[in-house]
Amino acid sequence: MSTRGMVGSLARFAGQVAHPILRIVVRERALGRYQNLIEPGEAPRMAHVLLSGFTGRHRTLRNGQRQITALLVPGDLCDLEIVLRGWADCGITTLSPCVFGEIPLECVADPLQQEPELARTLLRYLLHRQAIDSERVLSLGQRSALQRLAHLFCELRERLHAIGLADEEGYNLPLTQFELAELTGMSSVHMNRTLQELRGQNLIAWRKGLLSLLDRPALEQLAEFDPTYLRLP
Amino acid sequence: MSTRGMVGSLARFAGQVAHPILRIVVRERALGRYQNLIEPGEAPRMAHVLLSGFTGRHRTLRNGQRQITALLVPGDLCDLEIVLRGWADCGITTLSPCVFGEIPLECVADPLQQEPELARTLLRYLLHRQAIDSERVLSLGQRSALQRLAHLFCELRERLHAIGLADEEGYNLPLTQFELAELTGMSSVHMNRTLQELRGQNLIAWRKGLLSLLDRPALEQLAEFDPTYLRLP
DNA sequence: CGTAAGGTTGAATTTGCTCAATCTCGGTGG
DNA sequence: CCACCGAGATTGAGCAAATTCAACCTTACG
Repeated sequence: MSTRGMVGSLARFAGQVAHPILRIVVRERALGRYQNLIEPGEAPRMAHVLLSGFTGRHRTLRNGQRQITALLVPGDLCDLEIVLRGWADCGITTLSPCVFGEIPLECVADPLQQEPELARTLLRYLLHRQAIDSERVLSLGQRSALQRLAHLFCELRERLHAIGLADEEGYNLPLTQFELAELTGMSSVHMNRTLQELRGQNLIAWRKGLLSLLDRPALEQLAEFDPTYLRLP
Repeated sequence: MSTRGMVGSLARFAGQVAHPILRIVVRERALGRYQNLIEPGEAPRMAHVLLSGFTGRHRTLRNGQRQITALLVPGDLCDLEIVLRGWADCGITTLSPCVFGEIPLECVADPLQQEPELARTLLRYLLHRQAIDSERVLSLGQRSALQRLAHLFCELRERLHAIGLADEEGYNLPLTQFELAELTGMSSVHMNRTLQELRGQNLIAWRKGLLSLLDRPALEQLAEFDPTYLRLP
């Protein structure tokens, strides 16, 4: 496919956010519709800036339900977080014929990662939060209320465990049902019933602010929880 | 409130992600439950690391529905994105009594922002994506299907307009209804009916891949769309 | 004991999903 | 030129998930 027409696309970005990015494009690559730029779990070999077309980042649940977690438009860096993280927490697929600009990994990873310790820590924290956000988009978009709540409990256990505030049994959770509802995008009445369902299945107990995960494997299975996303490079 | 107990909390973070952060804490600050650390729209005066308790970032729609977009646990930087951006796109409120470590703005903003142009561009891009993700969490959590779709159309117009791919009337949108459904967390059948509703209200037209926003003010009003979040510092 | 916050319940309603059939329309081969 | 084909869009009907509203219960605490 000709890349000549793309010079016009490139010119359009002058003065835009992506501008300095375009200087480090070493090659163009055209893909037809529904082609994968990156498969989930893959280690990135190049970074990519979208030059034309529409592309989506997506995650898929066991039942095949797919959530497009981000719609990428020309000028967008498709895989910045993936490159910084070193592995793909999502798939990236063209939704129309697309042209990408390929950028060597070092160009993207180096300027942000060969920094003083504090800056690297801050950057890692940004990536950590992004991973959580993207998981939450998947939850809110595709998981049922029961799964969303189970997933929240699993995620919290991992995060609290990492700082010594949770053990295998559970952790202290001083929130109201109303606040859990605000977290998981449901009404407080439905949160109440969803909690009862988890209790009824003997997956959790929650008394006086102490949440017990009675059967963590089953809970994680229900939530399709995979703690990998929380791990930092 | 005594902060003596917090020394124990601090020690717990040794070896954790947040560790280098703790060295730059200049002061501790205790807040009771349901106190605002930051109000939406505010310019940050300090950065904060949560030392104990649970805190939430949240956004609220006109009808009062609140989405907690992030649950912060000890060790979390509460407002890194806010500090880097220079203004608060969300509120931050304690959900239990909390202790925060205060960090001078410069400690957080400098190491990441006084970088070569490319690094700053990449960082700005991370913030841009974070803003979009957080808006999507609000959408999926609290907006109706009609609002979610309207919001997506508004957001896309802004993003495409910025790169010269949209004008006042509309833009080219080569996606299927199925893919729009995957973006907004609904079934394709419901997407079809939601599109019909928007068409019926004369808010949009969509023929041959060309999406026309017939009444953008009304569409933005319906979606509670405020393009501010897309603007970069 | 009284009160207030938070939790629980039931019933009616709305929203959205699933399934399955049908329609539209641009391309393609004859 | 035209019938056919397939992707995508549309429709209807029945069902499931979740909301709303309103009442009521429980518990901690002054």
